[in-house]
Amino acid sequence: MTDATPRRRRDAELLEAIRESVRAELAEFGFAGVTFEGVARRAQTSKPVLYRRFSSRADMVIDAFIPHRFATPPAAVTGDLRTDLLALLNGMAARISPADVATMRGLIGEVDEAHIERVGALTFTHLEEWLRDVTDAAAAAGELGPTPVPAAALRVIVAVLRHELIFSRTSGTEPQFAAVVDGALVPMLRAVTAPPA
Amino acid sequence: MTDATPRRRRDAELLEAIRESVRAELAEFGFAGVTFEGVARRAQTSKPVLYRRFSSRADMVIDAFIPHRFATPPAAVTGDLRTDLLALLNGMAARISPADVATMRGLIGEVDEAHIERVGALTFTHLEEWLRDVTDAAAAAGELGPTPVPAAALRVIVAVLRHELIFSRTSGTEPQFAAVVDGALVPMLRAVTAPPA
DNA sequence: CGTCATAAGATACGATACGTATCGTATCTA
DNA sequence: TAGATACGATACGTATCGTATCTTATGACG
Repeated sequence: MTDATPRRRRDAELLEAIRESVRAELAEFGFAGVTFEGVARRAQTSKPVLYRRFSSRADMVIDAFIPHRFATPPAAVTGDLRTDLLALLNGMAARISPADVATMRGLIGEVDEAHIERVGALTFTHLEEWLRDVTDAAAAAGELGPTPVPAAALRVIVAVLRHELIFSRTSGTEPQFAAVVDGALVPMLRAVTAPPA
Repeated sequence: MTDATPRRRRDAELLEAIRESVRAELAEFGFAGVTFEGVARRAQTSKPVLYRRFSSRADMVIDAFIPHRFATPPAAVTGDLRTDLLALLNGMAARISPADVATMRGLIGEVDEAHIERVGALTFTHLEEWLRDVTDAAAAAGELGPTPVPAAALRVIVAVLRHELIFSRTSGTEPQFAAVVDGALVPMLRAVTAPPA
């Protein structure tokens, strides 16, 4: 008798063990390599335990990603619009690893339509607020006009970043945000904040 | 002897039969339901025949989508920027079916990194040109300034549309482009075409 | 402290699809 | 008409799915 204690985890403890296993499988095999059987094996539990909690692989992965979100912006706000915008976009692109991008893509492909929005939010939860901080600071510095930036304009920037991450190769060249910042985003922000004629 | 002639298709004829079967399976079962076995069955051929041509399901589906691209813009250009932009975005959103969106999402999740850009191009091949036509017409009508619209600005618009299709529920409410057109895109285009100070 | 509902964990199941190997032969080319 | 090609059929072992069944550790409650 080598092992005497057949410990049995429950609830929160078990759930956390499952999440860690999901992340480990994700790191080792990528999204496509995550399976109920593999996760159960690694977490030293069984498939029914997983199926009681998650209805699909996508469900499981989304859940495991929750503690993986970013709580703080990747760069400090200086008040210089172009600098701050570039730092924010480049910083986000830098802190999201190729593996994370692959996971996002996998989730887009597999999650049920009803939860697609949650996928978008995964690592972008606070981006719109951080953009708001940037534009507020630029306005305070006199770089932008007095009109508040419409939410639609901020969402355009979020879309640009997310789109770039999804549709660009992660290996090879880094994303180049300079062109879009100079050629589109900064002019857009100036235009929408210009005082009414 | 019921059937006397065991006809055997080859090359182009066979390929076209395969493509049609892929589209049929796609329509019937959705992207997730497309399998090598199912396609082979429907096309009355065999798996090895498919594997000789395609290395993955994503490969197969991308190939089958080729003749499915759109060659003409969904609306005529009037010269009124806001109207044309809205018509183009809404028109694209309308002609891309929920099933097509599901296929796009599936492809994003499964295609190998090296071909991710092809996925983006699938139904958006000419969108950037059509946008250029719209801005050219607006410039000709005096609605935009003399500076040519930078490609980066047009790509922002493409990103907005693609992003909206991917991350919004297809069922339920139609995408609302009015807010983004008025609150971001039109001001952006005016700003980038303004004559240099 | 004993009872009991709960759920963990193990196992097994049929079904499905994977990707590959093998083989006979229809079809095209020269 | 000979030879190369590759279609079409079949079968294989493996992997994973999602579910059913059963035992038993665990914690709540009396």
